[in-house]
Amino acid sequence: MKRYDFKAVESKWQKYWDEHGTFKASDDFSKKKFYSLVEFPYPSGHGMHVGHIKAYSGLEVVSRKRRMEGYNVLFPIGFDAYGLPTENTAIKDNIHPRIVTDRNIEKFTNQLKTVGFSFDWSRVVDTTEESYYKWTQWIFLKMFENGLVFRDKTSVNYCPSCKVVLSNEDSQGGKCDVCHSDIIQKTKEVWYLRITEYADKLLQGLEEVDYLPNVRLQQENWIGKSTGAFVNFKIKEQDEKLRIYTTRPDTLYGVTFMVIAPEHPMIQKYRDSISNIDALDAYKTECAKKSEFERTQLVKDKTGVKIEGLTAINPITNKEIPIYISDYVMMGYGTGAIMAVPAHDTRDYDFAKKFGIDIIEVIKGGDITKEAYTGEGELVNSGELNGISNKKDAIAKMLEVLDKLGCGEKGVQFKMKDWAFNRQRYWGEPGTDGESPLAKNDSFVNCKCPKCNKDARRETDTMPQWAGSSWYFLRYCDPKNDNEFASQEALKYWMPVDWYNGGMEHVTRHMIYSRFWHKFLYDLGLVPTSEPYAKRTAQGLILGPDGEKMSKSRGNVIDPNDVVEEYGADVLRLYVLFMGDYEKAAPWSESSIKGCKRFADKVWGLQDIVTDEEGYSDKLVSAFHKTIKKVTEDIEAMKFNTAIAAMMSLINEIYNVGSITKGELGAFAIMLYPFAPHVAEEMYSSVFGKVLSEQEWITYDEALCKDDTIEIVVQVNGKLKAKLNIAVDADKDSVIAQAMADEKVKEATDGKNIVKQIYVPNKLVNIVAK
RNA sequence: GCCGAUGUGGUGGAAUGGCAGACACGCUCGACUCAAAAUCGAGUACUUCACGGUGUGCGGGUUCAAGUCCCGCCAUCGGCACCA
Repeated sequence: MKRYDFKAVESKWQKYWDEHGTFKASDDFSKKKFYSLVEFPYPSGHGMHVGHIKAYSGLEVVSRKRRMEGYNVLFPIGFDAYGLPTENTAIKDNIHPRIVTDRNIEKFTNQLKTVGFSFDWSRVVDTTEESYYKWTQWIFLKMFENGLVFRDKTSVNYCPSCKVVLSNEDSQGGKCDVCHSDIIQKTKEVWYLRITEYADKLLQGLEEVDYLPNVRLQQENWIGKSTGAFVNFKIKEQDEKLRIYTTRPDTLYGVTFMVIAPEHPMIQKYRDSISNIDALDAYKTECAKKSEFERTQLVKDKTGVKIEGLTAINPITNKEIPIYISDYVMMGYGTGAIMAVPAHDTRDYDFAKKFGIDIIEVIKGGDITKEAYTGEGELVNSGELNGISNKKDAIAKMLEVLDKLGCGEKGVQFKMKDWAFNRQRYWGEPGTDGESPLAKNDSFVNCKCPKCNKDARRETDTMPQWAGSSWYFLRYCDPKNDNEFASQEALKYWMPVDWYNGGMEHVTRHMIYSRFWHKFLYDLGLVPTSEPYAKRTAQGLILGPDGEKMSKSRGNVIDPNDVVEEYGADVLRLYVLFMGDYEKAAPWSESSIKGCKRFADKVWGLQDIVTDEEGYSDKLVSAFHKTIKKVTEDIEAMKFNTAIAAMMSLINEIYNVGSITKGELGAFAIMLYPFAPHVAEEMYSSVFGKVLSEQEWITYDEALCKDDTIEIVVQVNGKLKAKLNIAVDADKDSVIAQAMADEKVKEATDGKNIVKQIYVPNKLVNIVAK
């Protein structure tokens, strides 16, 4: 047999698939469908990363299997091509970003094809093409018309290095997502999408989808629903009420002070009647200078200033309560004001200690001279609530009281904020400070209103990169449509996405955003399902050989091109799936990949030992059925590593037997096909003269997965003593008799009382002897 | 601080409560070779000459039987973070 020339074979089949449109999704909407989606890449100039290969290989395997199972499979790919690096290259090389983008897309396309992914290349979507982005704009306008877009002058996350406003999601941890600079707060007028309107729907929708538990949890945390109460405190000196939000209305009797955010409007409103307004202004200025990072670093040390001239009245005790400003209360959450209960809240406790404020215990169970007690317990010092020890009951009772007094009610809050939507970029790169470079282009900026034809000023900011990716899965259903973003017919057939795989890093941004857009379109009756993705999984990172995250600065990046060049696409695909649990991070190993190379060579070598017989041989029939079952099931569970391991075991067994029937070789090729399609196709076509891509998935017979005899374990007191070969499903008495007759067992039980004999059919016997 | 995940040989990793270490890498020895690579064969948790004993982060527990279940720690990673 000639040596396996993977280069020739791989390019031969890639060409064949391409020319025959093997992976094109059919427009025959009567067939059963399967829509598998992977996150489309940002086409950077560096080309693909091995992480992309792993991310796509999972559903690649599933998609190839589904086609063989008779599904009409939509497995599309596209490019999320707006972005800052492209802009930088364009400026550096003095060319239009369009050219850079086209160049990079071409590079990615070639690389993806070289790996042999079974994408439907006839449906490629590019978010920067007018035929695509006009629909992105169209959806934005629909949102505008429906009151989900607004402009507001508020404090925003601003990256002083990129000179751009960022959403909360893009500035997690107080760092810019692009350049990792510290984010500062800046007052600016920006566009917002009212995503908070959908907070509850986004949370409830999680009930009806099948997401990885971790994915679901992160979304829940991000949405951050909390239930509690709004309470209105009268202001003694003014005809005014201070409204606060609390999750613990049951502790209202323990309030000893109030805290409002430094930016709280009440300060401006009554500045003339506040005697220490200068001190308050100075504190506010100081806070504004702090970065998000500094603000959270100083958690231990509480600062603040007492407001002289405004005093709150506790609505149920009528006691006077001092009001402070402090930066541990944020204007952006709740009402920007809190009632402080130092006995039962750690932050309030720290503040009270520092400012010498009373601490009143209202819940028994801790020692409030030492620290705040945040647990549950019996209520004390709380009037009509005294004696209640269940938190739920206490809260319910307090809500009743507040309702009677007309000074408070049940309330719900979300951590999620509205989505700051505009970016001061052209393709991404900022120009002048805080404005897109387009703002300097008068002929672009000055225009006529399309409705009333009066002079108008054109918006020069762009949408964030997240806009294009918020609906791309819909466009794939009908990518060439020029009249609609996609036809209702196509959407009804293909949606929802049956299985979506991607990275964990997109769970709180891309996924939340796209679910929001989709739910909006659903409410307009423009998409058929309330959720876009029926199932979501996530692959683990591929780490560098040193076990660290791959990065250019560490110099531990593996280029998939090099791997394809040296070992071939099949081996690369096998290895990224074999290296470990698909959902967990695993380090790349230069030597481990050789195991996959050897496996591929052994597969090729099967042709040397193939016989003319059809069907299975007696020696291998159960091994084959077992392996087919294992591979079939493991693919569905994304346990690709053990599926490949099972095929490796089988091939070792085949070589031990020394020959393989034609039928067995065919079965092996089918199993292997989703993982290593090139070698499988070549081998199959040379033995059968048929194209493997057109064959059906192989089935197994449960009855044939069993051997006639089976080895069972004999234990005495849980310790292994012997092994027995018995007939499958042998009866208990005969197996135990055989076990007791064993020399080792006799020795171990000699002179002891047999207390119990346990028989687990086809597994083991355990004899308990004392 | 809160939430979540993970912890198994020299390495990556397998194990519906039922033989711990599948599969693979690496290593050792052997075959082939002038030699090397490739390939093939044997071995490879620790300990013991051996019989045996000990082993899944640590300490308890449940069970005939625990890597797996329960309780309490420790460590690492990820997410959120003055969210009232």
